[in-house]
Amino acid sequence: MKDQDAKTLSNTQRAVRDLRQMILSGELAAGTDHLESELAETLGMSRTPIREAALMLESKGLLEMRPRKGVRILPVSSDDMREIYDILTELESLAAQRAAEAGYCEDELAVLAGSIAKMDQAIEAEDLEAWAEADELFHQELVRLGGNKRVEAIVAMMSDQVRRARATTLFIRPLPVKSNEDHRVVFQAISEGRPDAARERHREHRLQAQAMLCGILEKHRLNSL
Amino acid sequence: MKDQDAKTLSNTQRAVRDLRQMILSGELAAGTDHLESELAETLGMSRTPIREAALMLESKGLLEMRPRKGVRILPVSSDDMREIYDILTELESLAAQRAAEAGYCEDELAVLAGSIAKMDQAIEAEDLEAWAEADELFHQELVRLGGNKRVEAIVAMMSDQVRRARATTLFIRPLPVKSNEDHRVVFQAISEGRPDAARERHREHRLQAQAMLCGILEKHRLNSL
DNA sequence: GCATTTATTTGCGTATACATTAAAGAATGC
DNA sequence: GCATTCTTTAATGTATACGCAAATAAATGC
Repeated sequence: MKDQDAKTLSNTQRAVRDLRQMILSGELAAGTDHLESELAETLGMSRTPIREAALMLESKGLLEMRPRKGVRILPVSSDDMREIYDILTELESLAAQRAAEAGYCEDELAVLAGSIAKMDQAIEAEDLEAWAEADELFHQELVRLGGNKRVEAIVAMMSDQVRRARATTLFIRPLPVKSNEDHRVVFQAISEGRPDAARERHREHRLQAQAMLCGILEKHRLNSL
Repeated sequence: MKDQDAKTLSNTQRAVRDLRQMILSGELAAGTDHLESELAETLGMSRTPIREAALMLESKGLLEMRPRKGVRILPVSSDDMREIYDILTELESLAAQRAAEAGYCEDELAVLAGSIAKMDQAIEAEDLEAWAEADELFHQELVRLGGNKRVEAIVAMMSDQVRRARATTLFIRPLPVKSNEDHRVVFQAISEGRPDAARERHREHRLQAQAMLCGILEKHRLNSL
């Protein structure tokens, strides 16, 4: 672990990983500013790798570098959420379609099936954190099965941008029972090789998630997560 | 011009701009490797801004930084082209739909209309370069009208990745007469506020472009543009 | 007192230096 | 002659230094 950390990874890569983690966990709160030198000290390295990491995270939409004002952790508004979910809807639906077209066999779909099982258990136990984790796995695996690396990268990027918001909304939203039902139907369509069904059902699934989430954000006036 | 260059832009920004241009123009050919120090000398600056620029271009998919091997200009294969066009198809269709929903008035659609006119003229004159330029403007403006900044950024990124390939295929492919017809239909649908029609027609338009381009690439064994 | 100008500070952009380490080349043993 | 080890080279990753410009504080004029 520490080996991997110190040996194979460059400081720049560690900085990317650690800063990302700190942003997703909220340790670096949305909307806050941080000097390059502060971050450098925090992570125990010089400004150079910090700058390089910040540049990368900037192009991933997690922060913004503003001369003299420091690195700003970007907040996510409900408008941002709409933009992001629009993209997730389109690209994940495509992935679902492609996955269905690919004609995967049962054990190639094992991870996807597993994630659904985990979500069911989590709902049973009313463990929202576990559900969220399994949900994330489902979407990630779905996109992987879609077989388009660029889609995978874009979806991962968009997911990062909303992860903070999910932590907040998770406990406000209704129990995601309907969501699980959707996942099952999408899975069925994929395993039976029905591309149109997979695509359409997943699309509806995402549109509903978007409406629900944006609804909550606006209702609670949560405008910079 | 030179003012903008020297005064307001940082060396890093200039490096991003210039390297991008050199890649798109083919001055830095696909598949070639370049040392950071060479690039630094070429652009008349130190390695620091070059590295920062390279990092940014790496996350835009134009190059890859490989330790000890230098900066590699990424080639685009026909598989890459498929991935990219799949994404362009989904996101631009969404943009077309949203543009139609937005109910833009005539002069908000002037640029779009203008680009179509330019394409018609270009076809008339059989000026493929001019056509390509106008085509690019059409797609860019369409996405802008879609009103999703993230979609705009992603589409721009994907467009950059295929631009090199277009220069090659432009003179192999048939005269894009059908393409112009498509643009007109999409425009009509947008200006008349028919989202579904705009979306579907644009989708078909892109699917055909994809089939045509990938077909050409495979037929001519052009596999690293 | 308030506005305007002048110091001062401070953070960034960038050049530069250097240690590290992978790759290439030379030398050795068989 | 071929494989293997040792040298050497060279490119990167990172620390550091420094000039410059922007933001802040101080000082001056009114």
